[in-house]
Amino acid sequence: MVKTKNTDLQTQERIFKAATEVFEEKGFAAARMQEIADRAEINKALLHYYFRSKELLFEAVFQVLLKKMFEKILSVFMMDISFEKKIKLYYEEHINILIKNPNLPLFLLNEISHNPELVQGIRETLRYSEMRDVIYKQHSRELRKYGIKKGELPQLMVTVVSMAIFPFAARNVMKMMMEQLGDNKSFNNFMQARKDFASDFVIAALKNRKK
Amino acid sequence: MVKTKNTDLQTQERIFKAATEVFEEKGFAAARMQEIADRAEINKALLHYYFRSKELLFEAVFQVLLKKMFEKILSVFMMDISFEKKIKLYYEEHINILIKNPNLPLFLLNEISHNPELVQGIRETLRYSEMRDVIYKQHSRELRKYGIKKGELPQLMVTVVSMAIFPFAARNVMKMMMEQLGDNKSFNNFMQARKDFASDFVIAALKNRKK
DNA sequence: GTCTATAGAAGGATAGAC
DNA sequence: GTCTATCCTTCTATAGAC
Repeated sequence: MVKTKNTDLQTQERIFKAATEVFEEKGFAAARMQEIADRAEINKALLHYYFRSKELLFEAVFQVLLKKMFEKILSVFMMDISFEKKIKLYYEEHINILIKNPNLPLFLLNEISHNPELVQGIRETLRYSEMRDVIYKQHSRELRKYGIKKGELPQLMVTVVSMAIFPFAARNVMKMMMEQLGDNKSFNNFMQARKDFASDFVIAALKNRKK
Repeated sequence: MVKTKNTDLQTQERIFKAATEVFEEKGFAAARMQEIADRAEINKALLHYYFRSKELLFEAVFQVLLKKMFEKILSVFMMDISFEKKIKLYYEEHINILIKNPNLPLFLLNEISHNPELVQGIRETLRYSEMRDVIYKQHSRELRKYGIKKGELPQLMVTVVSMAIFPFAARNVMKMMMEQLGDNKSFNNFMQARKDFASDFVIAALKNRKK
């Protein structure tokens, strides 16, 4: 029985992990192959041995990070539970993920904006129009009650997700504006509190809209 | 009387304008001096003649863009009008600015995150703690009525500004998710509609909060 | 002030030994 | 599979003519 050398996977995994960190922190353009090699504790040549080029290494990393961002959102919004429960569950789950991956939002927003080619992989991962239809079908009664017309659903969706995502994208700006958020622990506390603040805020707004 | 050569200012201005465009679109790391020179219709050497280095050119551009982003926000939030009016006015004014400068949010979020040195200029431009105090003093009655405790003010502020800023930072992601937003005109319509949606949403949420 | 030409550094990629 | 050495391109920056 042929046994895969332990070192094979270990090395490739170490490279991938290092690359993920560096790309996430610096973005594609500012990331350096040398830094990735240093963090993986191997030399530059090995990066090319395993991934051929910076572009290819990046694309591998990007796909994984894209999934990490969207898979959970999608699965929550597709669930068959009340809209109110869905909102609560979304903030709980997504904020937890983002606390573990605080650079994810800014990284993805940027790379997608600057590199339209990456679009292909996205369309497969997130079928928004499908999600939108499911949501509108599942919750047509509730949304009508809240006075949300079909055309306004994008406005609502963007609002909901921005309340979770934006603080992470802006966290360095926030940190320098509010002394209280200086360290990571304070910021994480802020985001923990935000789970309830955001759900309550959204639910309150919906229950009190002008129709 | 010594007359400043017309060409002096014209060239410097053309460089500055070109640099603004390129830095805003690509970010510092991916921006190329050659591209700036091409857009300004001069050659690379002149860039260095006027601004010495890429870093210095960038910093000049950055300071202007930072002001463009925050000056209006600050002036609106410092005004002596009711909280409700302030919210409406903020969305009206800031969304107008951002429609004219759609790349501003992502550019600033990024560069500030990646380059902590830029912080200095920011602290002068936006004195958040001052603004927060003014807001809490001016609106203590209203905020109490809405059940917003002093500690929750950051949660509210981040929510308010994110509703205007986030869609611009995420607009390429949104464009590829929703076919309706494909072109700029549709996106701008979305943001025009968002002025009312956002103010109504925030006001409704505040008036209906659990205390 | 503006240009051409080129220096000099950095970074991605590959050859070849082990 | 992994390393050292090196190539080659790209990019910032400067020298020097006009």
